[in-house]
Amino acid sequence: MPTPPAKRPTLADVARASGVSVALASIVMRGAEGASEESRSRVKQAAAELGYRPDSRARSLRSSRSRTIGLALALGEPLHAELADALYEQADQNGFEIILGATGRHRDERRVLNTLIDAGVEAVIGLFPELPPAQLVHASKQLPIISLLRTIDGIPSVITNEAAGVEQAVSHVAQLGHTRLLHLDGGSAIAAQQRRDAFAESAARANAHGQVLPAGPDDATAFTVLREYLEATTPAERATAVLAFNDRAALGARQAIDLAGLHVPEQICLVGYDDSEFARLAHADLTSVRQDVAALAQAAMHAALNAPGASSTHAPQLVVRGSTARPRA
Amino acid sequence: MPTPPAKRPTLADVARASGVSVALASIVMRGAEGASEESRSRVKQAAAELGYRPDSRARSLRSSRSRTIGLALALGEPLHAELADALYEQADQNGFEIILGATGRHRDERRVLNTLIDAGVEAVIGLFPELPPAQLVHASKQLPIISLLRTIDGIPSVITNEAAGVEQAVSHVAQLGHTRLLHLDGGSAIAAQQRRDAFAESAARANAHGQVLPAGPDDATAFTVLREYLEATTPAERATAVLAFNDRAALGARQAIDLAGLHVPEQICLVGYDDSEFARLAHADLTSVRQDVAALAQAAMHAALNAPGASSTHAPQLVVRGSTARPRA
DNA sequence: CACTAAATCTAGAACGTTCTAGGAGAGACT
DNA sequence: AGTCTCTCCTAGAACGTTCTAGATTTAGTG
Repeated sequence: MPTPPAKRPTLADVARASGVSVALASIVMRGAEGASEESRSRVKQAAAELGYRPDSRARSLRSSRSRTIGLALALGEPLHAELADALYEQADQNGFEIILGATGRHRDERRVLNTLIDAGVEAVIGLFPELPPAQLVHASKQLPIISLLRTIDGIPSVITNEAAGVEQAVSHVAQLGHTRLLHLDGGSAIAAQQRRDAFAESAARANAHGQVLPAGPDDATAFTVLREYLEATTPAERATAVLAFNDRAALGARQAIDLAGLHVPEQICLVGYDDSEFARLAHADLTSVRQDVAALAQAAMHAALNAPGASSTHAPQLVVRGSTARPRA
Repeated sequence: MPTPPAKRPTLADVARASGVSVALASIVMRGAEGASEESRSRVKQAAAELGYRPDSRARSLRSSRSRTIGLALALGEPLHAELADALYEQADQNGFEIILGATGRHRDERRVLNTLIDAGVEAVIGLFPELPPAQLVHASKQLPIISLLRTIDGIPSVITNEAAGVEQAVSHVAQLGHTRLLHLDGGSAIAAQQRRDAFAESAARANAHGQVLPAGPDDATAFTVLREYLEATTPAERATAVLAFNDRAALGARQAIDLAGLHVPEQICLVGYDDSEFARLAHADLTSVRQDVAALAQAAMHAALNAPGASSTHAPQLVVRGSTARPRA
């Protein structure tokens, strides 16, 4: 069966059916003041009967109030999914809709940003790992743009206090008695630089020896890098605690550790980052740094809707699980 | 700094700057015929200088050709992410944009569908696990709706041949010599019913004993259910091959197997479904049934754009990895 | 009852595009 | 010259809303 496109009812249809003007029907539909109770109920009933739903294109074209905000994220990132879920909840409370754009292999970030803007959103909340800041600053002259998880000069940014997160992780393992620490970094990923710097500082502060191994945000790179490290070092010189850039990388690291015949956490312990589903998953039971998703979402939505220009930083919280313990005597 | 919204350039601005009418500028911008080469380049240059981008709301309002299609999916599902990526590629080739709507804890599927429709998409491709068919059928009177991975009467559906996938998995382990098979099913998840039925048939056909254990599409349920099974059975009566509903569930199953002190694949072997990133992840090395993402995406896009009403079924492919082997003698 | 204030309603322009219908010029052919 | 057929261009309506400004009704007051 070919699809015969049935025309959807318009505001004019509703007005005609309820015997009022289009303007009044509009007033009723958007809940503005200036209509009597009687016409209100008449119009609403007609709308319900016809199955009328306002056309958000026309609405936003005319009023520049689409009550829609755009969210750019990477699919397949558990943390992004969590944030999106929390943002949906926030949007609900404010009577807003959310439209998503996915960055990924086949869609560069600028394009995603433009698609969202062209679709008529009132603001964009973006998880843009790589988009040049200049582009965001430029776009922010047209509408509010909030950068989530990444600090961008000139753009309100809602981020986690990376230094605090790394510090919690480092001091946790240091207090357990570990003195040789390894950080598998995130390469050029978002926040990788801050975590790298924070790691060096925190290790020094804890009187531990901290080494950074260049890696990346994925499990494959972490696996390869750590395997080489384990092959190239003797047990005596080896680090006894590994801080991965994120949970995914931690799983890759875990694979390398298992392959080398070492036991977690007795011989080497492992800390992830993000406390995503990976951390709780099979085998892993990862100690991980949890970002405050709810607070991040709330702050981002608030910045997008009410307080343009309000950056904020949110404290993470270390979640201790089974992948960290005292070093074996 | 509050954000001073700078007005974005309109087609009228472009027309004025290049000394032609709005209508002609429109012709040039959308690449229609009826403009001389000279004015074409003049308009294009003016547009570039002003940084003009067409307003897709106005465009789609007027022409009902927004060149945008809506995609509804669940965030955090690796398979959905893969499909989205492939669909983006398809959309690119057809000069279409994609906007996403996420179903999830805080956003029911009907709402997502409506948001996409109201945003003016020309068609919707939907991964709707639970939406009542009637709603989709109703919406499909307004615009083409394609159901992906789920058969829905009255709606063109692009799906995987579940029976074939399960058959490949079952006959693989049967040929390895396993005769007691267990299926951790997907509960009420999409395609769960088909896989359940196919499992029973395939097991019978292979002269194997097939038992179905009610579970769900997540790793936690699979873990719990399998742990109880392993505790309640003796090694002699136990199944030696487990087919999980998907890779995520397989990881949960894996956790239960490890906890019971059993070895994969020597003592018990494990097959996943979807061949998602989970299957390749740390520890897992899962044999899994790969859905043909590229073909599914292409068929869905084709159905959405060109051939309303064209359902299709696509063959999956078993990917053999390290989690399956001959039973120990 | 006249006059004003408030409440309720409506006509019509506007948002930024596309599309229809037609006009102006330039050759080409009787 | 006239007529035809092209190609190139443009005016203005239309899409479905919101919004401004004013019209009409109702209620309130002396």
